[in-house]
Amino acid sequence: MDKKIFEMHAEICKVFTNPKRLEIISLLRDGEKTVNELTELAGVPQANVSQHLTVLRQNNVVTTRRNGANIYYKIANQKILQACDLMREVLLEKLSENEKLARRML
Amino acid sequence: MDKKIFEMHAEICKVFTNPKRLEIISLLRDGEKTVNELTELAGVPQANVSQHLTVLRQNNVVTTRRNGANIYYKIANQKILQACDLMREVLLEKLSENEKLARRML
DNA sequence: AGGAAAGATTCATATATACGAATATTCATA
DNA sequence: TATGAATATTCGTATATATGAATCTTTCCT
Repeated sequence: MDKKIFEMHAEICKVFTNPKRLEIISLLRDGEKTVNELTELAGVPQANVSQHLTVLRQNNVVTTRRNGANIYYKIANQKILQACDLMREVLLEKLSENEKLARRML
Repeated sequence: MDKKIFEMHAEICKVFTNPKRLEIISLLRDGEKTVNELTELAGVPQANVSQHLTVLRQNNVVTTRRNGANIYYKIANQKILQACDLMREVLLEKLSENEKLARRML
């Protein structure tokens, strides 16, 4: 049955339900970064960044490469970025509709 | 800050983290359907379908139209389907990779 | 070998989500 | 207006998730 596919699909989508993970994904958009860089850019405790990276890694959203003491993370598949972009477009469209609506209320 | 956008984005993505909701979305792919039709097609209790439809409605993923005692639901924005499709492609690619990997193990 | 930097893991707790069961609302029709 | 069909809501509970704090592992450098 398709049921199994829907379950897996839902599972993957859980990766994108955390604002910090989305920010990390966004930070990786133009290329790989170390955990440290991500930690500083996101302004989030290192352990927490690492926790989120673990989720991203386990779900094949990112891949890693070690260089000495550093570990570089990068987006595994460009389609993931495309999907994120589409969602964001939907979001922004909705926001601008709400804005119009609000303006009409005045 | 972008932080607010990431939060809203994460919020919207929560809609897609439930297999039954994904199935409902899939059932609405080729046009509007009543709650009853969705209930039968998905093989899920009516109240539960209704709960999921509420989530979809509140997040502007679907819109409704009343016709007598029936309420027709449909997808609000085609981009949502596109995003779902992209995610599913990513998923299927991953599956076929895992399959290859498994075959190599023999 | 020892220490420091980079990153990961574990655990406890607070919060969110899903679902069944029961109940309520809305509309059509007799 | 009473009844039934279609749909929605509420509530309790079980399960999942996020995060801080503490701890561990790996690697580099001297």
